[in-house]
Amino acid sequence: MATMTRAADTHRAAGLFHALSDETRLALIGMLRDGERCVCELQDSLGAAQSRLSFHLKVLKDAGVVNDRKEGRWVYYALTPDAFGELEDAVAELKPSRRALAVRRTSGCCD
Amino acid sequence: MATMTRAADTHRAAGLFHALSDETRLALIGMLRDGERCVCELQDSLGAAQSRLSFHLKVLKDAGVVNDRKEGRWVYYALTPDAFGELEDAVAELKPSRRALAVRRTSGCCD
DNA sequence: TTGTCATATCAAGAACCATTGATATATTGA
DNA sequence: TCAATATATCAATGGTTCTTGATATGACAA
Repeated sequence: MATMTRAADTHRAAGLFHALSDETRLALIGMLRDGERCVCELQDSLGAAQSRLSFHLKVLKDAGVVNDRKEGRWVYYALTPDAFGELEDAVAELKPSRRALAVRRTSGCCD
Repeated sequence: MATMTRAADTHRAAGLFHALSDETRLALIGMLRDGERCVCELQDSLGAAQSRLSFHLKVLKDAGVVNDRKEGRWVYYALTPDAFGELEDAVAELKPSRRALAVRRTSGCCD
């Protein structure tokens, strides 16, 4: 949806940033950069308890950052490309404006 | 510093994302996009308790996202442009690789 | 069918984070 | 000086998040 209230945008952005605010989750994303991996592979690479891995994958999935696919006994996780577009948009929305970079305010406030 | 271990990078990225993972802080950044503002202005715009505002400004400052400048009775906060460059880099490092976007793995794992 | 493996979920506790109200500090104007 | 204003910090509390170990579920192989 291309139209969203500012509040909804902010809410979504905070959710995305929260999903990325943990080192374990960033490590997982790194492992998925080149393509999908099954949980067992991630577990080997990460060396973390299974339930812990499962917890973080769920956080990423709930935030829409990854998606999963079941195949027989295994579940494969992959990055969801759209989320990264959203993320780039969110960052772009936060960046100082050209004006802010140029101007150095000198007038006082509150008077 | 241009050279950093992956772990340090990840740590820094998680810190930046954490600073941005709260709606109040995102709102503050929005208020600073066009240039610096004194705390009193931010307080009016935000309508939040003073200590709460101060708390969030500190989180942003500790993460390097904003900087402050004292002038007489007032303190002015502004976005720190460098942080947004770092943020863009961090996001770029997370994005699915070209390979990931092209390839659809079909082989199984763990066998 | 039974056992085993891959994964998810749950419950309890620890660690962390945000909010509030109270107090401290610094600056200025009277 | 004194009082008022702007801001920061602190302590207490409640809420959320993370970790761990235990248990559940579902798929497959023997």
